[in-house]
Order: sequence, then C-alpha cells, then structure tokens
Amino acid sequence: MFGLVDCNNFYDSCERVFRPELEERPVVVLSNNDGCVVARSQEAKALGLKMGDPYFQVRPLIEQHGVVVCSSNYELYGDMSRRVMWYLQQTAPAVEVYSIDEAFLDLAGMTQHFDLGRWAGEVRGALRQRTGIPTCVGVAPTKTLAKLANKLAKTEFVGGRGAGVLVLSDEAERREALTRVAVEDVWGVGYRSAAKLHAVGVRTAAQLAGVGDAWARKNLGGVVGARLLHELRGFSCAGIVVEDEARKSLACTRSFGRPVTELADVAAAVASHATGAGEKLRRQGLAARLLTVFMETSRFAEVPPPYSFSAQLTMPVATDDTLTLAQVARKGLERIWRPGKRYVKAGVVLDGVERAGTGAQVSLFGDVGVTPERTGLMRAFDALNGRFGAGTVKVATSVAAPGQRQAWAMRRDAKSPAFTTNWGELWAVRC
DNA sequence: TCTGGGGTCCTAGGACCC
DNA sequence: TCTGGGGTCCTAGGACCC
Repeated sequence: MFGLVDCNNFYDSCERVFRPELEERPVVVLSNNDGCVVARSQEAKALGLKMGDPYFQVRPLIEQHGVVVCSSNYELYGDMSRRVMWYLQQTAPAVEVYSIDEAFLDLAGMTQHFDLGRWAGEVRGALRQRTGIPTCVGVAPTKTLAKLANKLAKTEFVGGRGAGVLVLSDEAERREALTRVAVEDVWGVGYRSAAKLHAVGVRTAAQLAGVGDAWARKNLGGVVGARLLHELRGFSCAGIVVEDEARKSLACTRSFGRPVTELADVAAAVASHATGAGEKLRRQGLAARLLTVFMETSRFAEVPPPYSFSAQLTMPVATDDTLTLAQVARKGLERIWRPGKRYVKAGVVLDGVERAGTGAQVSLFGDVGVTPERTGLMRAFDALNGRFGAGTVKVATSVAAPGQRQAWAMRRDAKSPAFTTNWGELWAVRC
C-alpha cells in the first residue's frame, strides 16, 4: 500500500502559521516577479481566482474583495516543507518527497499490523500540532490511486465532511472511488489528454480505467498511458523513489523584472544563475557534466517564434565549481546571442549529474576543474555566503556596473519575512 | 507595462562515429 | 540494379507534474 500526504493550500498555510490574522480571509500567493497566482486560500478559490492567473489581469477582482496578496517566500515554504518531511521520515518506513508539499509513503508491511485509516489520522494530527500545517492523506494499492484517494479526502474535508483521510483497501472501495473522480482530475491526465478523452465520451476515472490498452497506448503517450491504466486498475507500476538517488538534472532560471536587450545584462543574469546552480550542486554533494544555457523572448508579444535559444556544452569532467560553470555558461551564451531582441528570461540547466568525486573521469589534460585550491575557494565562498548572507561574495560578471541598478532584478513587492531562517526576521512575540 | 520555477519522460531529425 | 546496424550528441519541442 502507498500513502500520499498532501499539504492543504500549502503556501497559504505557511503564511497563516505566522500571520494568524489571515485565517478565514481570502489570500493569494504570487509567483516570482509577482507574475501569477500560484496559491490560493479556500476563500480565494471561492472568489473564482484560478491557479496561474496573471496578477495584472485579476488585480481588480483582488482589490474589490480585499484579497490579501503575498509575494512568494520560498525560504519560508522550503523550511516548513523540511519540517513536514522530517516528521514523515521519522514515522513511515520509506518516504518519497514528491514535491514541496507532497510525499508518498511506502506502507508495505504495515497493512496487517495497523489500522491504516486510524494511523493516517494520527499522522495528520501530529503534523498539524508540530508544524501548524493542515494536510490530507490518501491510502491505496498504487500511487495513482493514492493520489486519487487524497483528492477525494480533500474534497470532502474542505466541504466540511470527512476526517481528511481516505483508505481504498478493497476492490469495491476502489471501483466506487473511480466513479467519483472526473477524468481530468486523474494524476497524469493533462489538458491535452483530457480533450481527447472527452471527445470519445470518457468523463470519469472509472471509464478511463475501462478503455482499451491499445487505445491508451496510441492516444495517451504510449507506455505512459498503458502504465496509467494499470495503476487505476490496482496494479502498481511505480515504487517509492528516495529523492537523492533520483536527481538527474538541476536548474536555476528566472524571468527578468523587465525586458532586457543588452548582452552584458543577460550575461550578468546567466553568471548569477550559474552561481546559484553551483551552490545547489555543492549543497547536495553533486557534480554535473552537461550545462545548458538558454534565453527567451516573450511568448505573449507580437513577435513570431522562435522564443527560446539554447546551447548545451559538455564539460571535460563533472564539476561543481562555480567559476568553471560561469565560464562555460558565458561561452554558451555568446554562441546563442542574437542582438535586437527583448529577452524576458534566462537560465542555466545542469544535466549528467553524479555524486561529486565518485565516477568522475580524470581529464587527459590533468588540471581541468578540480584542484585543491579551487575546492578550498568554493568552500570559503559558501562559508562566507552562509555566514554573512546570500550574495555576500559573487562572480564579478554578475554584478551591475557601479551606480547602475541590475536591469534584470526580480520584483517582489509583498514578501513576508523569513520567519524561520533569518535572525533578522524572526517572529516577535510580546508577553 | 505587467503571464513562475523546477522537474520528468518521450520523440525526432541531423551530424557524426565505428 | 544494388547502399546496414547501432550508437552518441545536439537542438527543439510536446506532455505532464507541483
């Protein structure tokens, strides 16, 4: 059996833990650059605000109803997520951290000894008490069914019914649950597949489970579709994946605060993203062999495609060295640079990720990349930024010329304090 | 004026290799 | 008349997830 623990309205719930005055009010959290709505409280959902709505479009509605607006505060959400995941890891035999607000639990072997419904209820209660975050739990024989059970548990819980837990333990319960979920709400059925399914009259998860395997293979992404049907029918096709073993790529990408036309500005952003990517690698003890640098123009402007330009470079040895990554990224950027365009986003993506130090090839030319001096330099770099704050030490090319504002800097006008990760922003309690 | 960021998996054609 | 099979690497894009 698999469990799926999913935090309710996660970003909103994180804000409410430290700002209880937001309780029962409509609240939205915006993406970087205050671009889109990415999280909504129940009250905000009731007003018709949708995931992904551009802020500038829904602003009148937000102001009309006095909706509280938060810029995204990933330091806070990341830290709250770690607390939730840590507790789950103390509690369940194996945990797959699926996203910032969700985890799959491997409950194999617990079926005979525990009442899983009761156990899941205790986990919910403990999480609420220890972290302040409300959750719902689905339990079922496959991951896809656990997601589906979670969805039903959440719908009932929000509607004032149910305990926030649903266990699908036998065939009758499984069949009944499938009839209550719309096909577009099944995990793995997106916008495109839903349209195809509607066109042939498939409306519910139960009907989807009954379509022919051949049809699914042809129309739902080949083997991906076939697996989906098996999982809905109760045959597990995917196990628990412990996160660290699984990481294959890693990225740092950002939209600019406003469109950028100069190479120096895009190059500064790219150097900053290469720095960020190097920090992520070292934090996780990883090194990468492939680096992709890309830049994009706006897909919403009246300019024909292409919108995206990228170059992938192979490094002689896997590296986690910021200066090497920044140099390689710069080389790639020069290769793809086209003047006369308004760029809105750039990024660095690392592939060919491996454990640092293991399996790393030795370069024929000896001194490429990993020297003790450079390893020491990076250690000092991380230590200084850790002690005195991110960005204390930077790559010079990422810094704007004296007196100039960074053309590409992000907008975050309504960010809450980093209540749990910054000494200067700790929550103040008056007695 | 203003439309996120970080992932996974899959496909496909051209260049190039043996 | 007749021109293989099996790879990797690169770029690009589609579909899906949270």
